[in-house]
Amino acid sequence: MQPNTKSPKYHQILQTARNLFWKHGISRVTVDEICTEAAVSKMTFYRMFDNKIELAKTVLDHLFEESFQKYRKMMAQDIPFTEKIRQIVHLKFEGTQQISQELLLDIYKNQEPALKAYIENWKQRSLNQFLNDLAEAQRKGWLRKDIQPAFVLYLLNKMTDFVTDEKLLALYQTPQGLIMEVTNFFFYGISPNDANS
Amino acid sequence: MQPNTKSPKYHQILQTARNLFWKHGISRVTVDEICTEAAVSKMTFYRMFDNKIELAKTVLDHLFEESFQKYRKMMAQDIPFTEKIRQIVHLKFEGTQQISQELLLDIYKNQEPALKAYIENWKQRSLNQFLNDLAEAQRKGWLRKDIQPAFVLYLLNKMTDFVTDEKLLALYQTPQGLIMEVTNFFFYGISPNDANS
DNA sequence: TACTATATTACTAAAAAAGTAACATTATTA
DNA sequence: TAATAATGTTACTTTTTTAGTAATATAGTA
Repeated sequence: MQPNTKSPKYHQILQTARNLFWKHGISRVTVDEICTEAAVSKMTFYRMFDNKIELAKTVLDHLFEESFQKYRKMMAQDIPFTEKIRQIVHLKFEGTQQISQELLLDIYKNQEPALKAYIENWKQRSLNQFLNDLAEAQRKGWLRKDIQPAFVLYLLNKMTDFVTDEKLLALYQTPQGLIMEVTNFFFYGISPNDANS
Repeated sequence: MQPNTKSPKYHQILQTARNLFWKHGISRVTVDEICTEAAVSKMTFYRMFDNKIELAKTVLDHLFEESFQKYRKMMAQDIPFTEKIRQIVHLKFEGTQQISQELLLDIYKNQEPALKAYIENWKQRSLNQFLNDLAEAQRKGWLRKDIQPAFVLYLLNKMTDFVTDEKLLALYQTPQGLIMEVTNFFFYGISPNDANS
């Protein structure tokens, strides 16, 4: 099925579905609801998408593609590596990145193995991208040669979790303060350092 | 039906339902889901509540009762009337008050006239309370004698909407700034004033 | 032990959601 | 304008989900 992706109706549906899925996950949202909100008849829907799952895949595609682009663009900037990491942590804090918690939970809770596999696939892809970027950074001398990129990845994931921790946030005046602290720790550990470049 | 409100299960159900309703409204949430999350069997559920709607009423009861108490407590404080208004506006901004947008929307969208009437009822009650408080304040000379309490109420509702307006918020460094501005405007209009007590 | 609260299983009935066919309407464009 | 494509309407059928119940089992407790 390859509908006319230029049709305005097509975009209305995608946009509406995206909003609803974002808020409630996929299973709680009905095709009828999407159609009504998008001001589109059910027949139009079924002419453009096989079913809700296929629609969801398309929506996720867009979501992922977008955040992937964003990431690449960010990494391509001519700014210090530390700053890039700060931005990654910041994205995580904003919750801007990729996909809402609600949506992710729903996909994992409610079976639908197709979607799970789909997500895993994307995860793998962005993970590889990131690992490459890390290796590259290592080559350029931006991080210790004696640390494994995969370990860095693991650490970064943990760190980004810190940043959404309520209790931790409370210790700082602004989220930015915490983000800086985390980023600094990430780079320099807790040792007093002579040169922080 | 008057279940054993002391039973831990009863509270688990209420708590779980409250969270789920808050996030998704009532219609999107199923009894099964509530039971599973609350780690309670369906039979236990139906021994305690007639059905989802009755549960919802109980949840709303608690929600409203709480926010009503909060309001009364706030009004009972020995602080200037201006400060009380500021707090009301602030509550609105925080979204702490009463009931989530999601939940309210759901109740009004999906028929179920029982719930609508129920909400209207509560609205009426808190409205009356507020009108009384206003009349009282007027008697005490805290606001112009020549203004109608009902008009003040109408204004206040409009004002609290301002405070959640994105574009307006952007003009201020902090939400508090906007809240203060709105409150001040509420009390003093735009005229330059000699004494702002 | 007897009582109470709760869980389990396995249903049925009712409601909601998915999905489709046939035909009508509106736009678009050759 | 005639033809074509896109979309809407209605009115279904089928499938899936949810609600709700009955009967029986189990665990804790007075």
